[in-house]
Amino acid sequence: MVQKSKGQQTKEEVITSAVKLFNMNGYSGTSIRAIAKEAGVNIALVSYYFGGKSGLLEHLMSTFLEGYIQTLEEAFQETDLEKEKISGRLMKIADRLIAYQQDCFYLSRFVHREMTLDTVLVRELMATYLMKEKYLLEKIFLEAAKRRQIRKIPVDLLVMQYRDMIIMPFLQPQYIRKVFFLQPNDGYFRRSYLKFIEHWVGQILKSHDHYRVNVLPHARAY
Amino acid sequence: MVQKSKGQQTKEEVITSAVKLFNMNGYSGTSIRAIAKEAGVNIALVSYYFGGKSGLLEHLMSTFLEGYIQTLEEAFQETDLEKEKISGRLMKIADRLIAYQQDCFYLSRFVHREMTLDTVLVRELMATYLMKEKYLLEKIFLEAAKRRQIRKIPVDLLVMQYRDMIIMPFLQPQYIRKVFFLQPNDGYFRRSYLKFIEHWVGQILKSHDHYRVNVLPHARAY
DNA sequence: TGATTTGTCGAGCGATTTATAAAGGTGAGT
DNA sequence: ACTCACCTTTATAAATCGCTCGACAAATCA
Repeated sequence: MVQKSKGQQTKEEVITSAVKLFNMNGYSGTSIRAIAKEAGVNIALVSYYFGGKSGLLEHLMSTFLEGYIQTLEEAFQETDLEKEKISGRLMKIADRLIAYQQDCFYLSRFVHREMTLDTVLVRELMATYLMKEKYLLEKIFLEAAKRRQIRKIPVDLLVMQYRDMIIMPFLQPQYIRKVFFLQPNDGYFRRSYLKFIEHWVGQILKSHDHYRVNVLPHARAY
Repeated sequence: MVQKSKGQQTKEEVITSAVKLFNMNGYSGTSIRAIAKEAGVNIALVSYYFGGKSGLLEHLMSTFLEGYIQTLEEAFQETDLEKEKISGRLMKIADRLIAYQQDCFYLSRFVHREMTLDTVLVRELMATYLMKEKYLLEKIFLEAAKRRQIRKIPVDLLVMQYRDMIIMPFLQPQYIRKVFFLQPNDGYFRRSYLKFIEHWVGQILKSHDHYRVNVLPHARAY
């Protein structure tokens, strides 16, 4: 491995400090002065390397979502061959995505939070990444529906809840810590939580009850 | 009803504008100048009525959470007498809380988002309101566990997911709109979503499968 | 009507923000 | 030893931030 150049090194220090501060105080709530001070570098370097504060934001968010989608796609394609087990597919995806978010714990919360804002960047990122996420997840649940393993449950809502189960602990880690005394970023939580998801998946796939179907008539009207 | 004084009227206009802008750009991303301009009033009035920007924030968040907890408590106590139906209790609470959040749609997203930050105010509000929310919800699920209606599922995680189902559409309305083409703030969504929750509740309460129990050993250690 | 409280306004202060231009420094390759 | 590209700092521009002050208007009360 090639040794890191000096520039690359400070670049990463800026990123580390930025993630830390953005995670705590939000994007608008953090100044590049504070970032530079935290990283122990000069203020001007942020503009120099990332083209300003907004460039830094864009870089961080794209990086996270890029890795997120890549992780999802890998887990998706790995299980493509063994078509018999949908639950296994869902569990592998959940496992990988949770591990990924644990790896970049601070960045996760920050990006997820920032994605709830109404900005041009967010809309672009949604169109680029989250649409693909939805597409892949929907495919799995539609396959399950096709095999009659689930019945009469709006697939949209299932996808939404499945995704939310994966993301929520990393969007609200402080809530989970302070109110439930759980640590979303440790291995114990991951194992417990995965079992919980596994249970959920089991329930969903075996549900042959009388839940009234509606594929949400106008859901596709747009 | 007493006619509103002039001061009260502009006060509400400031609040309306503040909620709108906070919702879009976040707290730190919104200046009191922008709020005053949006409301068509002078900048000084924000400090005059709310004691500064932070006072406005505190007022908005407390107001929302106050109403949220009050709604929860009312729904909780209304169903206290008919002890036989836990599912009904859960559904009534979900119904009321979703309706409440739809009523103050913009404020909901803003408060939920702001609650993911690491500030003194957030910690205080968590201790004051969200602990009580957890306490009440936990009581219901523990009662269900006691009656053996649910078995071997960590109550903590159930409470978390139940709460999250209620809140998520209002924390991520834009995601739901842009990716799933659903409108979290209309009546149709509410009905569909409540049926979905009803199905979830049904699954939970009827689950007598082999999910391994663990009340999360260290979960209460703090 | 005169006095008092309440509401509103424009002006501006002091601090902080991002961004950039210019200059100094460093180090690997020739 | 020299160059040149990359890295870093200093200095500063220009805008915006939250907030306060005193003057003025309007409503309320005596």
